[in-house]
Amino acid sequence: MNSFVEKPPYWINRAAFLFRAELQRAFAADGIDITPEEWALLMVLNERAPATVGELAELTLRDRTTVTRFLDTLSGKGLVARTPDPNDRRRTMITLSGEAEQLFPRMLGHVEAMIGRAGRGISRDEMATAISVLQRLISNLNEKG
Amino acid sequence: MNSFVEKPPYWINRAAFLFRAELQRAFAADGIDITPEEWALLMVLNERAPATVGELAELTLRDRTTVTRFLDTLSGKGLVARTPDPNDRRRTMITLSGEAEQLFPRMLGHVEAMIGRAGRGISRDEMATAISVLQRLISNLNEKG
DNA sequence: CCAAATAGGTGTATTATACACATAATAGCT
DNA sequence: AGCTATTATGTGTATAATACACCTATTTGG
Repeated sequence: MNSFVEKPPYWINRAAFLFRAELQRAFAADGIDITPEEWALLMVLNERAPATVGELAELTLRDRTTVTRFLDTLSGKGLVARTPDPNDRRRTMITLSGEAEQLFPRMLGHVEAMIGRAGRGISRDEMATAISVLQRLISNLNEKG
Repeated sequence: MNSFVEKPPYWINRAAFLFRAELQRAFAADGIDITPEEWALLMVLNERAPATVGELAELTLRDRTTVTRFLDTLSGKGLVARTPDPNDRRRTMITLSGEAEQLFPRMLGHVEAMIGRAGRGISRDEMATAISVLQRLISNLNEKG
């Protein structure tokens, strides 16, 4: 009980780090020039596009300017498009390019394979409990005070 | 089942990010000039010191040179000491300074508070299951192949 | 005794990140 | 209508984490 390595943040961190490293490795091995963080943004876009920069920032928990920088590189790679919103010209609608949509199944394949490999020997129930615990940790941390 | 936000890496990442941010905030608010990654290294040292750079690298999953850089800054902050091993002068034994040991309870207090806050409404059993799942994910990811 | 292995460190580069500030556009009050 | 406050995005700049390629010192094993 005294040891830090018995506490949740330690294991959460470690798992996050390994998932990230594994994804990086898999993408690189397949010649996919996309970082795990870029992937996370593409994922969100895949489910929410068209979205504004601010929305993406909120969804990914990053600063708006951080998202702007990612969009710069992703746009440089031809994976996202910025279209000014005609109804509110301050806003920029972000969408996935056709190229990105084509690349998607390939990336998702690596991710699914990784999850499958990681999940060996873990029952559906256990996994469900783990995810539910993570969700509650997150929501507790997000509460003010 | 199609949505990425139903999959473990998403929640693990998010939880890791929030824990990190929360720790950072708590330390900063208390005038503790230590980053979450530095904290992770100090934690490992607290349980394993004296340790070599290579051992620390293995324990934290980082490259040896990355650990070297952390040791540079931590040593600059007066928190760790490097002592050459007299039995093998290639090796450097890393230890926590008295200052670090003094600082420890204060840091741990913040961490414990954070964990307590995050864990509200989560039973002992659920948490144990979650940690066990994380451990198995980690060990599966670490296996070759 | 020397070649191979091991431990650590430097040089350099990349990526993720955000704060302070700048600019443009809309919204809202009088 | 006209001006101020707010909102959306982007730039300048700085910092932290990270690792690869390479270097040096030391030990080890035939």
